[in-house]
Amino acid sequence: MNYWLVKSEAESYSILDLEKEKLACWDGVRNYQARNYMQNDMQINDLVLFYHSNAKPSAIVGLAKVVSQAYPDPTQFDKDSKYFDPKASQEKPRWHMVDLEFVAKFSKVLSLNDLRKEKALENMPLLKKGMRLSVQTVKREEYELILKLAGALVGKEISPSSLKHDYQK
DNA sequence: GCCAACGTTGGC
DNA sequence: GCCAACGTTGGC
Repeated sequence: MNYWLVKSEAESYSILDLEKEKLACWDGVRNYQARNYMQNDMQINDLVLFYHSNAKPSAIVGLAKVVSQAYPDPTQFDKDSKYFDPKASQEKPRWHMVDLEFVAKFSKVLSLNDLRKEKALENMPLLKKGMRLSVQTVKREEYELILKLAGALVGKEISPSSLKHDYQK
């Protein structure tokens, strides 16, 4: 069981969008390390902190869950997508993604300022200067402290089994 | 909107 | 394989 943090610009895809849609294909990741995390290390049921970047304030705002293995991101084959990658092919896909399911919103969002106050979180990649990786690892202790700081979880009851997808190929 | 930091590309 | 140039990210 691993813990993760994913970034999303609140304007393009927020925790509210995820709450509404229940499930998101985490497509468009075009960074090798982020891809490798998804492809090699993410497991079904891993928990994922959801972070809004370029937000006011930028903050960890909720929780999601990994509900699929990594599989090829179809946007890399789509000429009309902004994520199109001419060097990718169906036989040799370059980019993979996972599906994330909404778990909960935090009753208290945790801004970068809030997070920086916590000595125990100072080694989180998120707080390192110049860290732009959009999929990051989170230590268990960090995750637990963050949940504690976040207070109650809102919407936690939502996890219908009807959303389970089967992506075996 | 600025700009520092970073990742990727491509010429050599 | 180096590294300059470029594009992008994301806090401020």
